[in-house]
Amino acid sequence: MRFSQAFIYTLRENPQDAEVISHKLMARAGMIDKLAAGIYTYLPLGWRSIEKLCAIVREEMARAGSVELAMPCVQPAELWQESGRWFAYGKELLRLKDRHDREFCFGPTHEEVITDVVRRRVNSYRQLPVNLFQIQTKFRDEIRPRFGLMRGREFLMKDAYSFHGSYESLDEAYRAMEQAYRRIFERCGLSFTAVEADTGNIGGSESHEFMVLAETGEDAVVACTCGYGANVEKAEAGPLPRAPQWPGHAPENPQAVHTPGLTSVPEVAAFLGLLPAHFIKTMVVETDKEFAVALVRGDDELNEVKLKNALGATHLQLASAEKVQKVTKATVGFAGPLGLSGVRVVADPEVMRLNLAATGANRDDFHWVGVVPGRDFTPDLIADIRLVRGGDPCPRCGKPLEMKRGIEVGHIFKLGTKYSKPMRCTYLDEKGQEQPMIMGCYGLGIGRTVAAAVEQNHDEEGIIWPLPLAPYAVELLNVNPDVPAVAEVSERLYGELVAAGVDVLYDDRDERGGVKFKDADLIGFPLRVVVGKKGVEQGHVEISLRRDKSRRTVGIAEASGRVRELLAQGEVR
RNA sequence: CGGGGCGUAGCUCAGCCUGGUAGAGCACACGGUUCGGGACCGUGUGGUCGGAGGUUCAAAUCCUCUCGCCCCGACCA
Repeated sequence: MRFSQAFIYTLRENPQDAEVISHKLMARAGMIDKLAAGIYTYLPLGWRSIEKLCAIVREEMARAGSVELAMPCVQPAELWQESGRWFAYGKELLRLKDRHDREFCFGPTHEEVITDVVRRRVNSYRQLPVNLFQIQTKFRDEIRPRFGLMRGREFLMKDAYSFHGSYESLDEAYRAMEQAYRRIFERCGLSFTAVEADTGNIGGSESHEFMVLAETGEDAVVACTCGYGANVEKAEAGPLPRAPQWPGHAPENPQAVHTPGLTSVPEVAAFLGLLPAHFIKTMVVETDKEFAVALVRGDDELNEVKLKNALGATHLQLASAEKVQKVTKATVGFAGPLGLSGVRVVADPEVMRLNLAATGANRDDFHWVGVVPGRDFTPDLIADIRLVRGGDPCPRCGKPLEMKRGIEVGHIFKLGTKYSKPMRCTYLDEKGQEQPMIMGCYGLGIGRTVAAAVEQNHDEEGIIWPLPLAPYAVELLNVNPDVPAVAEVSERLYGELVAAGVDVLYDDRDERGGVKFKDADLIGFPLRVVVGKKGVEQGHVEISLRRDKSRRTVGIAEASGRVRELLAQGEVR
């Protein structure tokens, strides 16, 4: 392809709305163009990288035994009502009506459709397992899209779904998908980690996320040298040290103390000469079905996802000040578990391990001290609802956990019968018994993976594409288009490279050398062939690598062969 | 949805506080000089200042409403 024909428009400055590096660079390199919040055009250059990733994904999915199909974007409401998600999915589901006032949605994911496809064809254990995938545009009406392709509302996703007659069969497919994902991200040259994850509103019993490690990642993960890794939402800690001894002599019974205007644990702790770890932090939350009260130790933070799961809720948020007042009869900051009625109280195990504690008195400007969990109050539920911190002991080996940030590029789930049961996707087993199929689903963010690759591979000049994702592997750069000899060598070399099947972009523009070099660095072609006046006079051209900036001079006649060698030898990454 | 901020030329921004002729750089067109790391000089094209209403002799500027976008939180591939 010739640059002059390729519809490439680079930007000299960062677009005003770009925040993260991948967004800035992809916009400047002329790869993406924003149409509306979270909705992007993939310009020709960006689309080439997307397509390269798609090709890798297709190869690896095929290797893992998955078969490609394409499902509709627009889906009838009935299917979603059958699965129960029409109501559960909430506002992220973009709902539409057709001219007959029939309800549809733009698919944010395709469990319902694929389940419908399979249930209408598969009736026997003999037809199982089935594994299907597609690469397709999804729409999720995210509350806050941001960071370019990292969190769009409209985005490309590879989604695969598997159907099984046994959990052993599901395990097998799950492992095959995990391997496929590992191969995909390895082939893209990404540094990633697979961690245990919460299943969110997709549902199911077990799931893993694939995280590309990056400072700008939106997710926090914990990792241990022993191999344990988990999203913080899911992460557990091993046995924790107990709270330090209660200072001074212990009160026999809870005593109310006056704590005027002190509403935060650190403030009250300092005022009473106690440590935050001696406190029971009490938070009122509101779920889709009830108000509830969560208790964690004063130096811990609440993990809302764990609490949501413990309560069996689909949505959860901290209650507003007025609602806190209603539940506790006190202003925010003085809530405690003693004497509460009409709400479920969930306590973290660390709270129950406190010998003595201090906590809010549900009365303005008062706290209790000398509270004994289990004696002075009894929670309705004891569950791990604590947010793991860096340095906590690993639940497997006890070594300190490390906290990292990552970009979630893939997520695989064991769904079990979450969709097959309500949607009656069943088969007859060997004994002629009707059974719901056991399902798995496997998502991979295409655009997000490409953006993650940019996050991990760039410098001050621009993108440094890993070879497999580069829009073009090679740029042929004609420094002096107005010098006939240089133009002639460039054209000839371009012809040779094209004939040899090299993925090359030829910068034939009538621009100064500097402009071309800047653009080449910004876009980040892994390999560059520079044809200039001096070189041509001496019978050679220059080949350089974007990643390490190394240059080598080769004879004009050998250039095309040398390029092919470099690409084939894996010297370019 | 809560909190903060921004909408002025294709892009990045100044002007707004203190109302009175709409600006710069880049890009684009033409001419000239330049030509291996985003050249220089000259000339030129391009704007209903996001939209609606109001105040005023006069509004990009002040007020009200509205739409869009960005950042921080809840959601997620």
